[in-house]
Amino acid sequence: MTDQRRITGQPALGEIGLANFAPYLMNRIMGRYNASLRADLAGLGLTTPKMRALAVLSVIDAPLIRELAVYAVVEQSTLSRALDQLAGEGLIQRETDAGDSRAIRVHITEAGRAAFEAMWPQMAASYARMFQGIPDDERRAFVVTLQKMLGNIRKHDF
Amino acid sequence: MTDQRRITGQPALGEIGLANFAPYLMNRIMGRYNASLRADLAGLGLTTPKMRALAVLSVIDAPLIRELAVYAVVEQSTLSRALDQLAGEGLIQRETDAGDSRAIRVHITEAGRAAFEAMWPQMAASYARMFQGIPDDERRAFVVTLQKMLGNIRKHDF
DNA sequence: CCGGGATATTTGCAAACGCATTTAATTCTG
DNA sequence: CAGAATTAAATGCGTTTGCAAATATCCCGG
Repeated sequence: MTDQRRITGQPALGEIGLANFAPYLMNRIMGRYNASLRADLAGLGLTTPKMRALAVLSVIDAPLIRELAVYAVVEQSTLSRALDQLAGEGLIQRETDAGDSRAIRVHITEAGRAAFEAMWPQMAASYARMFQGIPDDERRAFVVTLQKMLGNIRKHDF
Repeated sequence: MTDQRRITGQPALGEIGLANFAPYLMNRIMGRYNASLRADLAGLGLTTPKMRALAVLSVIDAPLIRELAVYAVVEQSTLSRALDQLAGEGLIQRETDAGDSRAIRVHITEAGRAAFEAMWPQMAASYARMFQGIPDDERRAFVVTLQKMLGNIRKHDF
């Protein structure tokens, strides 16, 4: 047992090895996925927060901004500014919640849906490339594990 | 088949569902992992790029800066500045490569190793929490899939 | 039904980031 | 072997980010 194990009770990173450390691999993979998506979408005037907001809104109807921030994995203040831009471009609409006038619900517009559909092929292509050569049953098992992991770490119910 | 499938040849995001879309789940999981790690390490004066550089350097000896940028998943210009800080704090040393005087090799110092060991328990705890309740064979299968995915998307040989 | 605490969103501000360019050194090509 | 093209790293600069504070509204206990 190394000095470090004796101290932390956990194997050291050197013992696991970077190539076997799941959070490292996930950061490597998503780092490249996100960077390449960003480069592809920059030409369309879409930043990562704007793209993520549109993607979530294409699937979830009229969430509150704080919910959208969780789903889209964007800091709430950053999202607030991204929504300013999207609203200015006519891709979303903000509307005060009926039951709580502090809260705002975000709706995607037809133009927003069209913008998302214009970017989806890029996302789908990156997704396909990522899973190239990985059989369906392995993909399914992978997603099941991811769902468990999300359940382990999330702070919210959604 | 929806309009969108007819156009892109790929199932629409709505058909897959966010909760089954692997890149989405991975971003959700790593978003929270990284945010919580950053909050934990802010008190130690460590930003994400500095932390990642130290973590990689604890395992890989004397890489070139551009290699370190790939391993650490940090933009080269951002890494350059993070290394300025780490060198100022005595946690790393930069040394011109013997065979190529454009290139610089980065060495971790004893103080840098100690700094990494101080942060490792936080990383290990987040890792443990993430995989809580997931059996060993499932973890291993998950890592195998991640390794295939990294092979699919990486641009470099390492 | 009033006041204190909680919650939803926005905004001010300084730090961090990423792209593009620069500087310096190496390698390739004719 | 000279000059062009490439590569490594650092830096200038405008943009983005995230924290913390501000603003507005709601909810709960007395």
